[in-house]
Amino acid sequence: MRQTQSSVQKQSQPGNNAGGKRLPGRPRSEQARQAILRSTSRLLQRTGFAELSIEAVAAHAGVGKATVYRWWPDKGALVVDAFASSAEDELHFADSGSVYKDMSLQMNQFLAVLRSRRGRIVSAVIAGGQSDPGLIQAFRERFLRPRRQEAYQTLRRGMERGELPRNLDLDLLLDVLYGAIYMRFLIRHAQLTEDYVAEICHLVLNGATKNGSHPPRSTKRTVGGGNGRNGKLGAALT
Amino acid sequence: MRQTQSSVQKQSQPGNNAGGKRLPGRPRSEQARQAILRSTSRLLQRTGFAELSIEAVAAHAGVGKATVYRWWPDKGALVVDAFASSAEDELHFADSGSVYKDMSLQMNQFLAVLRSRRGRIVSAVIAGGQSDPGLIQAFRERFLRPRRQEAYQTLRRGMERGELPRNLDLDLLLDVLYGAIYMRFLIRHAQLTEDYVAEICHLVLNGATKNGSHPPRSTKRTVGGGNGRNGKLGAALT
Amino acid sequence: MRQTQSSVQKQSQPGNNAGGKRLPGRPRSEQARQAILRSTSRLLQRTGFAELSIEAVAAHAGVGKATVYRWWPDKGALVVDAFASSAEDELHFADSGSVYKDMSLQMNQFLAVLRSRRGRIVSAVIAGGQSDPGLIQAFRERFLRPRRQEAYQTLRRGMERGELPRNLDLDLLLDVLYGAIYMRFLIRHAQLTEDYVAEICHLVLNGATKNGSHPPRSTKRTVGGGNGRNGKLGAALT
Amino acid sequence: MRQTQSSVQKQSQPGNNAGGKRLPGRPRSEQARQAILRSTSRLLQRTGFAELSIEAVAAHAGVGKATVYRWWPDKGALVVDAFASSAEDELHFADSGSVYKDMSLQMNQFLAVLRSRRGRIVSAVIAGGQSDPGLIQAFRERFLRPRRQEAYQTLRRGMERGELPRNLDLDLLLDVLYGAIYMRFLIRHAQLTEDYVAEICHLVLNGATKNGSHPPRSTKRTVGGGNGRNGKLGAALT
DNA sequence: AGATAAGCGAGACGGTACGTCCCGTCTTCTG
DNA sequence: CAGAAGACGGGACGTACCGTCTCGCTTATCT
Repeated sequence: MRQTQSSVQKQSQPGNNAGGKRLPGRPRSEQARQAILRSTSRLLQRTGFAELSIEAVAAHAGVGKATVYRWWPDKGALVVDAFASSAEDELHFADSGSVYKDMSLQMNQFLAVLRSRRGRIVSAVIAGGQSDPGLIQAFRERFLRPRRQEAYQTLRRGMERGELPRNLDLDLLLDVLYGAIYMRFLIRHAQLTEDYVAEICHLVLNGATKNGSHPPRSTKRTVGGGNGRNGKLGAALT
Repeated sequence: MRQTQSSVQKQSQPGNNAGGKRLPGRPRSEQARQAILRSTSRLLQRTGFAELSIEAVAAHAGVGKATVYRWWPDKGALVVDAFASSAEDELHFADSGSVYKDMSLQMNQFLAVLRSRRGRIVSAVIAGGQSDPGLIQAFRERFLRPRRQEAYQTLRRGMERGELPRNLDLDLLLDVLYGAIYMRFLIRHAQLTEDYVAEICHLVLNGATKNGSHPPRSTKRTVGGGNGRNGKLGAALT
Repeated sequence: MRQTQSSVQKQSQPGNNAGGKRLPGRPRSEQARQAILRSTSRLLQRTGFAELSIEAVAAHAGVGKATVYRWWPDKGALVVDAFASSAEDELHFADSGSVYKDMSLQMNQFLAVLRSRRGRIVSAVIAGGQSDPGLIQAFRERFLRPRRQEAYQTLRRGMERGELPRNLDLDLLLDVLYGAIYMRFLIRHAQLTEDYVAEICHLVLNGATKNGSHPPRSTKRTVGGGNGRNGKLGAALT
Repeated sequence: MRQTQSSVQKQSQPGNNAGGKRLPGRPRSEQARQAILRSTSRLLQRTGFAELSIEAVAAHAGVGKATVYRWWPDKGALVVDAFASSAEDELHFADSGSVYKDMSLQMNQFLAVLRSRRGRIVSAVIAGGQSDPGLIQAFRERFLRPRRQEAYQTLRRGMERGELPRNLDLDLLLDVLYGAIYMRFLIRHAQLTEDYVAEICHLVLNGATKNGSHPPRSTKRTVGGGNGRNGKLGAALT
């Protein structure tokens, strides 16, 4: 199988090797590993996936090319690790008691990532993933899935509170919400702003919520009150 | 500026040269041009954008490398041309009198393209476009925009018929509808089926429509009647 | 078979291609070829065969590595060509009417080559040839054999003049004469001087000549008269 | 200075350490040392000097690379040691009362070594020595010199017996005799047989002997009688 | 008809990066 | 402390393509 997990598992740092004994030989240089990942991130903020060369990463990190290849089988795996290690503990969901609030908050955080220099890495991973199945798989497993897991809980809480219909296909809803963001991010046919995110939520969640009460944040349009009892869903979802 | 228009403009086929006279010298070989585009498409169905080499295109087309470079400045322009010339007259919108029907029909056609061998070219263009601004621009201008223009008309007809609120942001709606497709197409975290398309339409359009009467096609879920009185939109859109 | 002939044969300069037509494609750059050979020679005078890198040759010649590999299959073939092209028209035999004089003259010329900067190339070829059969074969065919052919004639003239016995094994004689030079050149256990050459000739040829009259040149040792009547060969050779 | 002596001197085996005390720490593993030398010999019989890698030696010997480097400074020193340890007690000279017999016997033994699998090591050492001065020096000091010392005695006995002229340059004579062998061994332009050795001796020693009476062994050529009165040496040597 | 001009296939050119091998050094644990 | 193991920074390997160029040849228009 492809090396999509962090390389940490092949040879561990002391103590990181759960039950077993240390592998023989000189242990990997955590310093080198981090320098490589840091350089990869840095370089990816300047160029795209295709333009990134292992040669340049190694040189920038002050490391031999072989050291890179020892731990990552190819550019894709390296880029995924670089991405994952720079986005690990972000983009969590809050629990405000409102699906609308929780979702739009997280979507705005995601937006901020995409618009930051790290957004280049996301587009690099998706781009690279179009010809490297392992790369897009890693993106799914290491980035998308953990966030979806959290999102499911957020949405289920909404269901339990009656904000969402119980038979709603959660992945469908998430695809609709985030797909709009990904599309604009990748195709760049229009601005990717907080208003845009707000409007997505408004369109989708007010349509999908029993009472479409949550106005898009920071829109100038009159908001008309966040009343709990109105705003019915289309028949199919109720 | 970048060569995103077809190379036809540098030296035209006989008769294509509006007012002027024929340029001196041997005219370009239309045969070569088509062989190159055909080979590009063919090879892109086997590999991704990054893996496609001009060298291989030329060899496969039985053409000198210089002939490729004479007419296309780089791989991106070539790929866009190959894509455009293979998708020119497709994906039009019908006018059935129902936004729901028109949209879901076209989305299903689009889906069919993505799932066909030509879908590889779409993903190649989007992937390549992440590091080549001209490439994604060409995708927008030569593929996305024409389709959006048609979509606007379809949606405006819907507005006129009262199926859609008049202040609806059309690009937002289209991003939500198509973004979900693009996302699943690019990230491949779930199946890209006709049911999926139907459910997108149902969720978004029934939510976004004043009376969400159109059930998703061929879904097993009990649809519960397209009752006209419920399915309100959020205040912002009504 | 191995590429030991000059690369000239794969694609010829215009006119060099006896009967046939020109090969298609851009013709080889004679300039590049010579730059490469020149750089090879130059670098070999600074280092040995093992230390010579194609990388360095290409860099020094201002040429791409691939250009080197296009015309020479490996370092050995390149070094042989460099050696041959720098030693082509040298080391001929005179015809003075005396085997002794002709041989010792040529041997001294050879000595001069070995002691010059080009001697490094000879030792490089022999060294490299110990693990590359094609390399030592090329040395034999392109350097040793032509000289031996000339030497045979010189020795046969000596036979006809009665200076040498008619049943003498010419290769044996040449191995004995030159072997002593090669040995001292390669093992470096003693000085390789003109006196040494003179003494070899004196020992071998005066022993092998019917009348060993030629004294070693410039030796301090009392020579005791080059009397024509003594110095007979052993019975086997007379 | 270069490590050309056996590594034994750095840290001795127990008991080998003349007056002093045992060095502290774990003593070197004689087993490892021998495994390394054995592997070196074995691998050198398959490839040449340039192709031999310390990496491969260590792996083949089941030894860490560092252990090799601890005891030998470089490949040359290792190869010399491997060669010396596999040829230590061979190639001695007999004392038959005849220079001709003693020399040709030893030369044939030498020939046998060259033609055996160990001959590869000799050529490797000479080849390597062309770019590593220490290597060829070690070859001289540890292989050539001891044999020459013995050869001097053999030849001096011949002088005392009157078989050789007293003013003969011994190194010159040995170079002529052995040079012919080395040359054919290294350049491989002709077979290296016992007949060849016999003919060298016949040509050189019968020429260099006062009466060239010893016919080459097993030669087909009619020898025409070892007549005692002719076969004089050139004046310089008599 | 001949001159001029550009496109054609082929493939060599100077380069860059690839992924691998080995260098000689180092850092760990075990004996 | 030596030893096996094997990672480290580094350098060269031989290959694949890059985009440009130089060939001989072909196909056109312009004298």
